[in-house]
Formats: sequence, C-alpha cells, structure tokens
Amino acid sequence: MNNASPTNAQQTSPASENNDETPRYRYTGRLAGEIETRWQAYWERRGTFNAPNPGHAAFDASKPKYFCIDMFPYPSGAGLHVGHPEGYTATDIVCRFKRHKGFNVLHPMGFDAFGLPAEQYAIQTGVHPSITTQKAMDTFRTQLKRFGFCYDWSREFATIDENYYRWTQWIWLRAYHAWYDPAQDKARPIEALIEEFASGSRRIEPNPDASQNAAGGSFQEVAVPEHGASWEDYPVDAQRVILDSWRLAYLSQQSVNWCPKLGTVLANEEVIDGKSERGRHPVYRKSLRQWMFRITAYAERLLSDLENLDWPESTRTMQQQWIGRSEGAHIDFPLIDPPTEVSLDRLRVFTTRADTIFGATYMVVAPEHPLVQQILDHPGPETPVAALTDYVAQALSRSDVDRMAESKDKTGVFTGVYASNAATGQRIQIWVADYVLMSYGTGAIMAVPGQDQRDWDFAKAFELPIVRTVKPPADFDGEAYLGDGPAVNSGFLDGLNVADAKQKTIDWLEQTNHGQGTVQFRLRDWLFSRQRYWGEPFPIVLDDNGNHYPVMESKLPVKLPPMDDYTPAETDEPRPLLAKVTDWVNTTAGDAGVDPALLGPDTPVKRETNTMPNWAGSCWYYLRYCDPDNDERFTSRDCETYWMGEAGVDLYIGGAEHAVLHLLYARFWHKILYDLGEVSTPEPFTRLFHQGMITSFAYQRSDKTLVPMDEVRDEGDEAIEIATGKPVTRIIAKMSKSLHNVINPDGVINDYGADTFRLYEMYMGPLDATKPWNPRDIVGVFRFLQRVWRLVINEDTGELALANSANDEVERALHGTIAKVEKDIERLAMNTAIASMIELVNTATSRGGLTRDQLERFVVVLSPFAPHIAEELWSKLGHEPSLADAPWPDHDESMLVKDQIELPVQIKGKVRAKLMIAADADAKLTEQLVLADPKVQAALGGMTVRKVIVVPGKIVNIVAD
RNA sequence: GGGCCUGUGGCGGAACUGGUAUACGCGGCGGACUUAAAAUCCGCUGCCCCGAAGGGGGCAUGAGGGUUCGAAUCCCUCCAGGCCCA
Repeated sequence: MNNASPTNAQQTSPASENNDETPRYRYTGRLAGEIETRWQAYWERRGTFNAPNPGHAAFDASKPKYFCIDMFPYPSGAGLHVGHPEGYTATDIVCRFKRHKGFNVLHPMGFDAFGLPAEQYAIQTGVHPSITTQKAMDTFRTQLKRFGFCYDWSREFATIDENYYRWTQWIWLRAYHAWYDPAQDKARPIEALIEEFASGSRRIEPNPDASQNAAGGSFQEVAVPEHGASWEDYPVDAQRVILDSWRLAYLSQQSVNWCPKLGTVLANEEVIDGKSERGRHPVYRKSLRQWMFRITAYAERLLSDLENLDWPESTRTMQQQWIGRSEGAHIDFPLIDPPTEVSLDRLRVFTTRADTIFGATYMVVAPEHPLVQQILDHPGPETPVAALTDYVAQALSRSDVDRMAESKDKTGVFTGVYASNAATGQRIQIWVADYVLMSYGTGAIMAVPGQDQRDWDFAKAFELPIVRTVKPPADFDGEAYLGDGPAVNSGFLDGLNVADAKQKTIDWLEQTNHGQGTVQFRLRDWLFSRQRYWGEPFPIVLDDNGNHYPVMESKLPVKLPPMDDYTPAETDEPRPLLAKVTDWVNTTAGDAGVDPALLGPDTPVKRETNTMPNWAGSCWYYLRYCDPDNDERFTSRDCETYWMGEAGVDLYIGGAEHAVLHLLYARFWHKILYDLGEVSTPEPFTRLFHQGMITSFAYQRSDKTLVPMDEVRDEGDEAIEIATGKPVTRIIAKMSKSLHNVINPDGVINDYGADTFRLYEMYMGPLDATKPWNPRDIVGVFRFLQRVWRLVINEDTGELALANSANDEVERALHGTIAKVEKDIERLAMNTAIASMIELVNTATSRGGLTRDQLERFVVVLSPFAPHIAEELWSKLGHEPSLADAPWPDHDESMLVKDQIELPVQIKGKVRAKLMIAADADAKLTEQLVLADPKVQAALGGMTVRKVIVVPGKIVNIVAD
C-alpha cells in the first residue's frame, strides 16, 4: 500500500541487492538499513542527544543554548505520511549543525493527543481513546526513530498525561484568578483588583468591555448598592458578578457556534464558511453558557508584538487581519418613542466612517440583537410582529452558510421603531437584517447607502432614502461611492476630505456626548469549552445556584473519569458527555478540592462537565519541554530561564495551517504567564518557519473527475485507467485518502535507507515551497551517498581507501562547500547545501579522491543531512566518540578567492567575449585589457565605443554604435 | 469582491544586493567496461537556424509594455495557479 507510487522501487532499483557480483561492501539499501539501525541504537544507548538541564552534572554552562522544536504531531491511527518528516528533517539538520557549532541544543518531541479525531475514531472502533491514542503514539514513535532524528526522547510527553494536563489546568486557573488591568496594560492577580476596589482606588463596576468583546454575551444583572458604597457593602453575589466580569477565564452566556454533528460548540477560528473546520459539518448559532478566554484584552499587544518576530510575512499578515484593528467611532442614536419598558433608549453603532453620519438614512440591527427581542416583547404600533418573528426565527435557525449564500439578495424586516439621526435629528427607520452580524462591532449599524454598497443594495431593495455625503468625481458612474472627496449634504463637515471629516465628527460626537472615537477589533473572546469527552476537564465545580468555585492548585489534576459510552447524542440541545458520569459529577466541595474558606467541605457540588478544546495542550508544551518531569512547577524557573533565554524558542517549524489558531492561542497563553511573572520572555517563538506541503501525483479523466492512484496503470508515456482502459492525465494533487495517493515513508526507507529519505525530502526544493513527491528522483540522492561511500571505501573489503596527497582543486572546493553549507543551513536552504556537497563529491571523484584529513572535515559537513553514513565513516576513520559532538570544520576565506576569473564582456548588452583576467584587477586595468582583447576588437568591428561600464570582477559592458 | 504569494528546459529546481540565465538532480542520447544485461565510469543534452566540421547566428525566465549600459530580479497592465479574508 505504501508503494502506491508508480515507479517506486522496482526490482532494478540501484538500492536493491542484485546478484552475487554485487560487491560485499557496496552502499545498498540493505547496508544503509544495517548501518542506520546500529547507529540509532548507539545514540539511544549513549543518550547522545539527551540535553542536560542547568544544575545537572553534565551541564556545560559555558555553551550558548539553542532551543528548536517541531510542531508536535497529532498521532492519527494512519501513522506518518511523508509530509511529517519534512519539517522534522529540517530541524534535525539545524540542531545537529548547532551541536557541531558548540551549542547546548534542546530538541524534544511529544504528542498532541487530546481532541476530536481520536474520540471519533474511538467511537467508530469501540475502543477507548486512551488505548487507540496510546497505540497511535507508539506507531509514530517507532516510525520517527527510524529517521535518526536527534530528539531528546527522555523529554517526551503527551498532552493527555496526567502530570502534563495537571499543569494545563493550573495555567487555566492562573487565568481564572487574573484580570487585565488597562492602566498597567497587563494581567494581574484578581486579589489586586479586590484590593483596589476595597481601597477605593478603583471605581467599583463590572468590566465595561466584558459584554462587548464577548461577541454579544451578557452577564447576569445584579442589584448593586448606590454609588459610593464600599466594597464590603456589596452583597457577596454582587461582588461575585463584578469580579467574574473581570476574569481572564470567565463564564458567559454566549451566542456560540453549535455543531450538532460533532456534538460540540466550536471557536470562531474553527468555523470556516459556516462549516466546521474538521469534517465540514454545518454550524448553527446557539445561546449557551460557556467558558471564555478574554483574549481581546491582549488584542493590541498580540498585534504590535508581531513586528519584532522573525516570522513568515504571510503569517504575520494573517494574524494582523484576524485581530483586525480598525479605528472608528461608537455613535449613539436616540430611539424615538421607544416601546414601553424597553430598557434601551438609544442604539449604539460602530462605524469606521463617522464622517458619513449625515447620510445615515436608516439603521439595521442583527437578528440576534437584544433590541429585537425587546421590541417583540413590547411591539410598537407599526411593528409587523408576525413577519418580524418569522424573520428572526428563520435567520437564527439558518446556518451561516445559508445566510451568506443569499448575501446578494438583501432581506430584512422593518421593526416599527424609529431612531433619531444623531447629527441631523431626522427620524429614521430601524430594520432587522441578517447582513449585519452580531459578532462584529455592536451588532447594529447606521446605514449609509451613499457610501456603502451593501447599504445601497438594501436601500434600493426596500426603497429607503439615499443621500450622498461624499462628492464623487465627475466621471463616477457607480452606485455607492467609497473613495475620497469633499463632504456634501453634511452641515458643518461640508468641504472637508474624508480623513478630516472623520476627525471633526469624532470631536463633535465627544463634545455633544453622542459618542466617541474608539478602536474596534475583529478578534472575539475565545470560546474555550467543548462538550466532548477527550479533553482536559476544567478544575471547577458549581453549587446549586450555578456559582462556580475553583479547585485548589494542590488538588490538581482533576482527572478525566473513565467512561464506557462516549458516543454523543446528536441533539439540538448541547449536553456535555461528562454529564453522563453522574458519580463523578456529583460530589462535595471537600472531595473536589475546593478551598474550605470558599465553600464548606460538605456542600454538595457538581463538577464542570465541559472539557477544554484540543488547542489547550499545545498552548504551552514548549515550556514543559524545558523541564518535563517537574512535579513542583509547570517548569522550573532555572530551566525556563536558560532554555527560553532572551529569545524564547529559537526556531519553530510547522505547517502554515496553524498560522492563526495555534500560534495565536499559544502567544496569548504565553503573555498571560509573562504578565504573571511565570515566564521570562514576552513572546514564545522568535523564529517561525512553515514547511511547504508535499503533494502527490493523481490521475484525472477527461471530464476532470479524479481517479484513485491504484486504479491506474502508468505506462511511462501515458496512464490508463484500469477499469475503462481509457487514458487519464497525470496531475499534481494534495495527498488524500480518497485518491489513495498518500505516501508512507516506510517503503522508501526500506528500499534506500533513512539517510536517502532525508536527503531526498530536503533536495526536492525550497523548504517552504509546495513540491510534488516524485519517486523517480529519489535515486539521485541515493547515488550521491553511494558515490560518497565509494569515494572512500573499498567496496570489496569495506576498508578505507583514501588519497595520499591533497589535490589543490579539491581542497578549495571543500572550503567552498563548508562555507556554503554553513550559510545555507542558517537560512534553511537545504536543497542548495546538498547541491554543493554533490558538486564537491563529483570534483573529488574525478580528481583522485579525498585525503583522510579532507574526509574528516567533509564527514562533519555531511552529518547533519545523512547522519548515519557520516557516523559510519567517522568510526571507520578510527574515531571513538560520536560524530555528533565533533566540532564544525573551519574554512579559510582566502581559499574561496580565485586568482583568475573568467570575465564576460558584453557589447550592447550581449555577451560577445570572455577573457581570463586577474580577479583583483581594478576598473581601469580591466577596461584596458578588455579593449585590447582581439576577440572584443573583432566583435566591435568598426563601431565607435561610446561608453564602457566596468563592474570589476563581475562584468564589462561596452556601449558602441 | 479585497489582500498576499507563485509562474524559469521534458521534470524537480539554481541564480548573491540589477551584472555570464538554466547550478545540482531526474529523465534522455552517445561512449567505455561486459559474451550480454544490470551496476559503475566518461561525454553530450533550453529552443531554432547556418556549416562537412571547428565554429557562428538568432530567440528564450507566463503574455505585453516601461525604467536601465545591463532585468528572472525593479515598475505598470493582463493571464494562469495557490493561500488568506469576505
């Protein structure tokens, strides 16, 4: 199955044993396998790659540190495919190189093992996720070890380990016990907030940002004492509600993304085009009480700190756009004759175009907006109650896909309520329409059809008035005009350009108390609870009134209880799976580990039955690597300070699919820990790199439908679909189960060895590019390793066969290769580094080989890429300790400079002659020599030389006519 | 619809900061070795044209334009593919 590749490893492959004539010590796939397993066992036995921590006897404090990780894998039952080792090989090369360069290298590996796929797989097979996950991890580990990666396996852990998720829960509690202080612009312990309330230095009030950033969430209303009352005067319940509104981890009634098929709610980031990111199931809006993370408090810092990171530009842009900072204004529009008992007397909107306020001819609220329900409860005389009820119900029940699919045809219903335009005082209608989203801004807009195309379409559809407030250019023939221009029909703004008009409007809003300038983020607070089984439980219990109490840190972990039946009921009413484990759920405060000072030990409580999303474990695993066995702390301060150092993780390689989700969440957790003094750097990952996708061949019928790979016969020139006998076209496609074109690395390793596999993946092209897996090309790098071997080993005896004296050309080439490989590894250009080594070996092969001294240097240069063959040659040279600790060879810059160079001479931009010239000839001398050259003279013919451009050492261009 | 990225031989790709386009590998062709094949080693291999040959000329980095002594590289327009956001 793994050899689904068409031309892979047929009997005639150079890697296979041939016949009796094959020299005994030829570098074949079998010999490679023998060498590789032997050295892998050696490294493991010696603990060669185990990094001692500060304080350990073997720790060498004089060396600089290098902390480099891969995005740890989610262990699926299918095992590794060839995409996994691509990034892993790259980090392995960098880490081995850094060891040669004298760094203490921390390069660990682990598993991200909680989450939906494991649970779904378990449901299918009926086997408990802990068993299937454990098995998948064993498969992964075995496969990974076969590549010879220099991981410190002693540090391995999985996010499902109890003494790992204990600390995941601990970090969550730290956030629960913290609030964001806007004055200090950092998170602080909740005790500090209580102190400020108690001392009177902070006005006692719920967090004003709370409901706004929680995507329409709301907090329980409580009766609070008159202003001026002291904190102690507040009833405990009121204190609780106020404090809860400030917590970084908080419980809130939310309009959430509910996915019945998956049986859980999802974060905004996990919903794409109204469907679940995993499985592409429909997602609906639903109001639920859920645990949230106040990531919005960090929006500004998450945005501005991106600037200093050595990250791919595309990823930084994506995070910027996801955070979505926009400057604008909040404007309050007073309601006219609001329906009785409507508690709102004004409607707040957010706009980035405050300057267009004079053109706001109607307003629109989202179907989920609280005003809508209030109007339905207390309709006005003009309210079309039935139509409005229907419209809202329809909008709410439809998934976002449907709502978006119809976005061209605007729908909406008039609420029967009017507002007064804050600037003109005109009476304008308030409509409900689903093109306004509750999750952005305030869930309400002032509609300015003159300057917004969606508003224009809506106004046309429902015959609402249109007023232009920016004068379009004379030749403008569009509808809404979005460009710049002088304000018109805008009272005191007339004549101003857009930017000035915005500022003046905001000044006016603030002076007249109609609103204020504000910064709005697209980022919403992070929905952090799931209704599934296979995740970290929350260290929280609830009393009969629904009040929550934390489990004490000393009582962690709150263990995930065993369960027999974890199949979700596919219902409209979300119910966490853990609710079924009643004897676990129902407990007492004392047994659950709640601080007796908060709640009497005998008080009956229910455990929180939601679990954390699978992003939780990956938010901080890099920190645990620093000190994975610590029982006292999530990681010791000494280890954290040393390994994270100034720059955090020095190199982090993983897929671009995590550009927003994982990488944003991890930065957020890291910043909380940083604010609370638990870690020493403001950012976790200094340098980030995304390896490209490895695609695979697939076959396409003439009607563009795809044919699974194993239903096709490849006949070299053309491919035939076996079932029909018709020719199909070979195309490049993503590897997928349905196309049967997923390549498993085991086949290649069996045929050629791991060193060849590593070289092939690195030689395919630039690390960040999408590249097709082409089995035909593998033999190229295999032959390279064979040539290396043959260059220095007698294939009949297995003995070293080295040159006695150094060839000068080979020596120079070696210096060049050392310099090139070093530079290329730093910039992760493994493909050109390998090309350079190939050139060296080709040169050496045709120039009498390498001397012992040359081989000793070359083998170190080769070792990051092909560590097994390099170790084998190193030991054949008689060296005892592992090559992994050998120093990187120096190169002499003067050896790279040539005395004579071939200088191209262009005449009118075309190369007409080349002449050998001293490399250090200056411009004047070069010009003389060039013009005197007979070939140049001949090429010039009778032309007059107008100008000679000399770039010394590079090129000469003669302008003549 | 908006934003970002990519486009180089038959294929994967190389090219520093604007300075000999096509390194290196695959594939192909030819030769040596061999009874023969495989393997190995050596040579050739962007396309077109002229020449018996040595050699010479023209055209090529998705298409078209521009800047420059000189453009794969910088600028503009367009086409195709990919990713992100709507």
